[in-house]
Amino acid sequence: MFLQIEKCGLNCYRIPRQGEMKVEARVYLNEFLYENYLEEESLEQLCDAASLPGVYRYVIGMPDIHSGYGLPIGGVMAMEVPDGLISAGAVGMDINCGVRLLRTNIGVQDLDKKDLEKLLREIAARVPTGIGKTSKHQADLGRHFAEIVESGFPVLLELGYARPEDRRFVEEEGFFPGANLSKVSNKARKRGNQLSTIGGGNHFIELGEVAEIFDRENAALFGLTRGSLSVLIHTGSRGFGHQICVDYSSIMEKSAKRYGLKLPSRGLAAVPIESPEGKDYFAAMSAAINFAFANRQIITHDVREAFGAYFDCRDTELDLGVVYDVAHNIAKFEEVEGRELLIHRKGATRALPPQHRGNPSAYRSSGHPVFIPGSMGTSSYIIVATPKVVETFYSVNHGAGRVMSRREARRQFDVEMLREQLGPIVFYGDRERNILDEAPQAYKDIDAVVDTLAEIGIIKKVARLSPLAVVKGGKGGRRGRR
DNA sequence: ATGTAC
Repeated sequence: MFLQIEKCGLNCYRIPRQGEMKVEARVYLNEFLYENYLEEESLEQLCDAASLPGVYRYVIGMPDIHSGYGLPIGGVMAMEVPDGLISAGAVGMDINCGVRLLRTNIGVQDLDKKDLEKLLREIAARVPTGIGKTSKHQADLGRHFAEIVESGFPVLLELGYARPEDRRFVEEEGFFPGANLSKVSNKARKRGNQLSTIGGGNHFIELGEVAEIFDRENAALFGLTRGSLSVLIHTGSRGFGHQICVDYSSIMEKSAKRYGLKLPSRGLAAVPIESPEGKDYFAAMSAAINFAFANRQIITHDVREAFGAYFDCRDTELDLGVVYDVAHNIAKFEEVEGRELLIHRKGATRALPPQHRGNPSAYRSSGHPVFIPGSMGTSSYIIVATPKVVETFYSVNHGAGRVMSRREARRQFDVEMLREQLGPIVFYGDRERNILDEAPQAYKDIDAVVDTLAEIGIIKKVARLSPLAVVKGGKGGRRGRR
């Protein structure tokens, strides 16, 4: 396909309807990102999504866009309800992959490299990292698995994995009510033993410093003080959600034919929202969503215990409260300008503006915070959305975005380079050679990506986190440390 | 992203 692309405002481009497209596509990029990182393939994927029946207004590419399976990462596709489609591939493999931030009252000036190393070891001793790792709490969690994924928070509270106030600071209060484990394959259920693990790829637990405050009022509201230690947790639904995506992609591909749907690509296999297969996927996806919220919650508990052990005190004395928890691979029914839509976000984060009812009451005046992690070794940002965010259906980018495939990164980079890039940042996890695909050079410049939406007033920066120490797993192999 | 295979 030869694509026409035209500028439609500051940091915004549009691809007019052409071929099979039902609506146009638009992508948010500043000049730097447009010149350096724009790939034809990811634009074609936006256009493919724009050709699905029922798609609403336009399909959106975020500044961190890069090609994925079906919808690109950094893609937002809204479907009309009830006549639109639902697509497992447009949510992605890691259902409810997301980011949670914990604050502390610990000043980073009180911690030296040795402290950080020890703290990291306490965390790593409790939270497994790397592909295929299984839970350390399996005896406990296995018994309550159905309840955790179908009923969510109360059982976690009962089991001692949560503080009562935690759930108020999670998107959707950490719970999708329609979850139904009977719509989840046995194969996926077996992989449920990965609950309370980080996984591999871009997942991590990072200790950082609140290094810069841009918005004093909102930073104070979020309990963030300059110079304090923060904990960023990035993980999702592990093998459980992955298997659900694989299972339903295949179901959807077969069923689409029966519904007479012409699919633009296998990765965009989709069925009507109201069809039995569509409803079943939503119920199974909801289980994976609850799984991932529970995953980040139990890891929060493990991190609190690690801090308590290292500082030899009760974890509540160190604060370690949840600032917020956002999902970035998810499909949700949401209202935009009075219209109900099924919004698919794949590598895109929901971001509600100030005064929106979906905000937790504590954040009603500011809008909830959104966390945009950079790559390993670079800064992460805390932002809030402005009322203008309605034009992206309440969505912002989720990270820096890859500039090359994992395979290409492993080919191009070496361990020396990664060590140099990490500099003084303490690392614990797989050997460096197992995480070369996560080298910062494999990602876009986080500042350019965050600035793209900030420059046009869709988001407002609140604070910047600078990494100090990171726990991260890779493709396996022996433990190493640096 | 992911026990990189039925």
